[in-house]
Amino acid sequence: MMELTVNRSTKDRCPRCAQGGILSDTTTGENFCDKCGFVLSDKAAASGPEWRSFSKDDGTDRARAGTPTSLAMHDMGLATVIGHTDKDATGKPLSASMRSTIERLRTWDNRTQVHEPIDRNYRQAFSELDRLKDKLAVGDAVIEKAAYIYRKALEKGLVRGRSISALIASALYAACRDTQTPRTLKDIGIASNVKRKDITRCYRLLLLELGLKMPVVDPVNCIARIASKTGLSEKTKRDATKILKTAEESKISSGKDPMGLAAAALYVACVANGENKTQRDVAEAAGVTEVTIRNRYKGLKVSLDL
DNA sequence: TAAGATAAGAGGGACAT
DNA sequence: ATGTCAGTCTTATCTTA
Repeated sequence: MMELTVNRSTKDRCPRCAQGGILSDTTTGENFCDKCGFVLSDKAAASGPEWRSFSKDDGTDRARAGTPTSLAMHDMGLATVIGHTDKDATGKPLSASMRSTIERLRTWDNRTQVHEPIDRNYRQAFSELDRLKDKLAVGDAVIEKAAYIYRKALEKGLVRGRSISALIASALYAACRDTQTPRTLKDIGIASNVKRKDITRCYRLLLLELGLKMPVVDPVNCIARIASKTGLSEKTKRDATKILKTAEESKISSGKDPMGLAAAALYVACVANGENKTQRDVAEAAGVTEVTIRNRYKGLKVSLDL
């Protein structure tokens, strides 16, 4: 059963078609338009105050709370920095000699924070991760997970000889798998500009070296994603879910690409409900080919006695 | 124009050597 | 470690309704 919570509290209109309201899908964490299926990035909702609130000109805005600590920051958001106020704890100006001392400390404080190779690596990786987050519209939990995996990988020295972008992309893919967030290798490949082959190689390496255990992705989770991309009705979605359930029971689903399976089920449900979607439409939304849909379709027909 | 069929090719898992 | 095999998916092309 696909839960769909309607997010009526925000009166947001879809930025693309300006007609639909914004719904959020609790299984994938995606926000999308109920009319045209446009998927929004969750950037706006997640952006908090700046993570370092020390401003250059004055030190009076103590009201800022800052963000919680995050693994997806090179120093986990915990860095202590020396402020720029040149005042002591009681607010009195510093003496000239003390000021130059502090100035020198500040310089070194900066250098140790930014210029250590490990930190540089993290910075680069996590800025890449942030980019991917926007492109793929995944939730914060997935990003945290990906960052965690990446840190583990770096500790084990797995980055040597591999590109950071490939590593971070596969860490993100692993995080998606782990959190049951349906994103395909293809999605991540496109977003990260890393070849699918490289991602899979790194991904397997991560599983091997870190001893990760990944749950098999449930095709049911894929349905919501494809359906929202193609703008299908709730009923079709429910029917497709039912079809998948029976297909699983007749064990034709094992070893098959879950996206292809979900796409085929949706296609069957489309035909049954008289929704005018071609195989191509569904295939494109699912990121598989029409041939794959046809093949799964054949298997589905057997299990449903059509 | 959509749907079905067929063939060639790639990549990876299982298994044996 | 390396090679082979069965099975899956993709791409491309042709046919059918």
